[in-house]
Amino acid sequence: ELFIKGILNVSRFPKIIIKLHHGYKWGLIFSVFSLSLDQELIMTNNRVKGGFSGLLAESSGVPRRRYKRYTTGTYIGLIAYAIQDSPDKMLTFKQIMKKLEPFVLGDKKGIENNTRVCLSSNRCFVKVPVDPDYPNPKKNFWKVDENGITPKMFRRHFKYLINMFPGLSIQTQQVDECEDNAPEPLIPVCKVTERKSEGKFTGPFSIESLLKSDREVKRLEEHPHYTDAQLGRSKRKNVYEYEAVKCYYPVSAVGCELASAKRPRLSSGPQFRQFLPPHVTYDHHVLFSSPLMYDIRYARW
DNA sequence: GATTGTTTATATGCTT
DNA sequence: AAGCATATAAACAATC
Repeated sequence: ELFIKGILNVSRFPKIIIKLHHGYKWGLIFSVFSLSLDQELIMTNNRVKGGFSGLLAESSGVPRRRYKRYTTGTYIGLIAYAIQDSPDKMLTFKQIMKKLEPFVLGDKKGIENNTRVCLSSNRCFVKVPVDPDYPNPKKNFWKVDENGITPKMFRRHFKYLINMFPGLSIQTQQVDECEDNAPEPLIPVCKVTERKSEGKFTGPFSIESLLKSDREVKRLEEHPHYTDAQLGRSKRKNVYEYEAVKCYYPVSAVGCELASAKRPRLSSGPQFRQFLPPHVTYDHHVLFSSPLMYDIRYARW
């Protein structure tokens, strides 16, 4: 039995609220372009038979790429690893893509798109302006916010990254409890040939990293440039609950005494490159041994 | 025009 | 099976 309960007009396409009689469960929401009254919806395992594309008048007809075919881990896990394995635990989008090269295979545009979507839509990833003095919504580092990692996300994406996230130690117990359905460790799907001229090792074990002092980050009370840019940029409409993407600022951004810690511009030097030396290959040992941890303190605003 | 980031739509994988 | 989570495609905006 199926009843149309109502129609929601909250976005470009109307959503039909359909009540299904399962004895106890009512209220599934589907989105369709058009659905004539005599069309039949057949549902099995929470899916409409044939998919909604069969109901669309103008379906693209292009088969979608097979799900999870080109990566060795989940996007969340891979991105989190890439970021956390960097000296400052924050990378630009381009740096993330460079670092993920060995782990993803296939359509580059699609992978970039997926990575952007993942960064943008998951609370565990937050932005940090590259240049706090002149914030630009399109020039950010991405950072992992451990507060945005739910227990479920931890079990699914972060278990093998536990050494990279000391702040998640509370959840260590849960690691043991889910030993049986543990995800596979990250394994590179391809080898990336390194150019020797770019072979400077800037990973977590580099001399620079080992000698680097902690970089404190604290709450930014107010920064008109960036705040305005963020507000002005939002194009989301018809949204009832909107929580702005969290942003972080280093201490230097608010005129504290750590002026020397001011983050250099991206173009200023090679210190932000993420190339491994030719003799180092990605494997479990390299990926999941314990890197040097920074005690970066920060607050959201 | 290229890059970066946000959002929507929908297919599909995973957990319960 | 049901429900949630993730992957994929694409449109679009802002900025360089």
